[in-house]
Amino acid sequence: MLPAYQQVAEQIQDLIVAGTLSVGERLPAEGELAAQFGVSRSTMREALRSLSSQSLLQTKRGMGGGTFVAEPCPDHVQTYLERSIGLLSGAAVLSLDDLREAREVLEVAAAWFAATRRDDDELRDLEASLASQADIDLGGEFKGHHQFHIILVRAAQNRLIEVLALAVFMAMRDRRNDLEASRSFWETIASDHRDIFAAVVDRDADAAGLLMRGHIARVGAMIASVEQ
Amino acid sequence: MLPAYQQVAEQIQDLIVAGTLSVGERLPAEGELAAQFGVSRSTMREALRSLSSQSLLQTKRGMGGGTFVAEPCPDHVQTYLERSIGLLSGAAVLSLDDLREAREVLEVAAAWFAATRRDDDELRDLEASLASQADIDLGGEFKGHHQFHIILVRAAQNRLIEVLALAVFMAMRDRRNDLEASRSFWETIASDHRDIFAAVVDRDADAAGLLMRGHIARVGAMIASVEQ
DNA sequence: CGGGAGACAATAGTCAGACGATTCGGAGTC
DNA sequence: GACTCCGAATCGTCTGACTATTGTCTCCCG
Repeated sequence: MLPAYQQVAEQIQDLIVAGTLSVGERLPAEGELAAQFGVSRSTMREALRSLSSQSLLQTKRGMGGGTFVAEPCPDHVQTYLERSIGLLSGAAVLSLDDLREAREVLEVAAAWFAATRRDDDELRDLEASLASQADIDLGGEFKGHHQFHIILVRAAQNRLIEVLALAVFMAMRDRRNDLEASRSFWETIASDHRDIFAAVVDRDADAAGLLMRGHIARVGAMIASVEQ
Repeated sequence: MLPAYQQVAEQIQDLIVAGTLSVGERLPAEGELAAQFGVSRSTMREALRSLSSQSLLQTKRGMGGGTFVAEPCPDHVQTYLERSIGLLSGAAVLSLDDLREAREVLEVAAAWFAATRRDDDELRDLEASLASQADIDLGGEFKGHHQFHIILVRAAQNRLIEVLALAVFMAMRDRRNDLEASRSFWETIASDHRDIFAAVVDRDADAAGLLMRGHIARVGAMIASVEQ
């Protein structure tokens, strides 16, 4: 026998997924809902809490507040996915190779699409991140390198690929705690990025993809050698 | 001011993500936890409910029961991701093209890896799904086609790519409600699958990837024409 | 006439205490 | 040895009250 809060939560979740409850719609007040489902307010609240924490519902306090069907938001999915990948990787359910391969697949594709679809704003942002990589300050370089990947993935203009790629990318980034990188390491990366950028500028999708593949393989090998 | 249940939930979540609480570990009883965090048991329970619904915790009733740090599980992630993609797609945050491209990227890569890594068991399962596609019964064909993709993605031997690819695949499947397909449609699909299978048998990764790309493009075009 | 202060109402958030339901283990019995 | 019963620990549920938050309306003062 499943607990009541779980049964109630599943019923409401089904209503949301099926679209019976539409985005932004306001549910009755907690007391009323509890009466409708034949449970106490505490139980009802536990059910609502489950759904809120999965970003299916959203609550507002005060007058005019209440429980609302939340608008689906890619950022929440990305955050959840990033955390989940981190945990799976920490528990050795996913290996470093699993992550590296997934990252390669997604970012190579993103580079390919980005080369095809990028607009001038994105080129400017990419160039800015390249420039910041030239800073002497290592912290700044680090951030610039990340920015390059983030902007490039965004330039691919596919929100789903973006969410998946960034979740994998950031999970990997969080995994390596303190990468003691040499100066030549950063220079290799910066050089790779400049090559990829050039291909994107030229709208040469195949070159961008190939260069990204090489880049990720190189970085992956360096990381793996440090980890082991 | 964030609600107390949320603050407590975040604190515990941080402990889990940071690894301070290790997998399988048992937390104190609810009453005790409530005392430690300085909240009432109801509030504590709401916090725990949030985390359970995200598969971070797991509760067991009765003697020897309690609250435990859950083991990270790819299936939960896949389920959540599939549902989220469905909602995002339903809310038009993701277009059908976004889904199709992501599917292509992931499944082409999966086909490539599968051709490299498949073992004999997986070949046998793939062959079985091909055979079931020959059934006269349309429902059976439908299922056989899905099975082929599922087995192939699994044969790629990368749990992360598998989770992502299957989530996208199944979200797309759920989206098209009732595909009134002609006989020739299914025959085209079955023929594609046989070609991909042959490439996988030959361990010809590039061919498998290329064939999968063509296959998804074909199917995507057919679906798009029906949707519009 | 305008604007600020304060009361009001609706809602989620929190608390305290009690009791029920489930599960495990152990004692006792056949 | 197997079955039954009992008790303890724990989560699950309920009740009822109070608090905090927030939008709205009213009223008074300038």
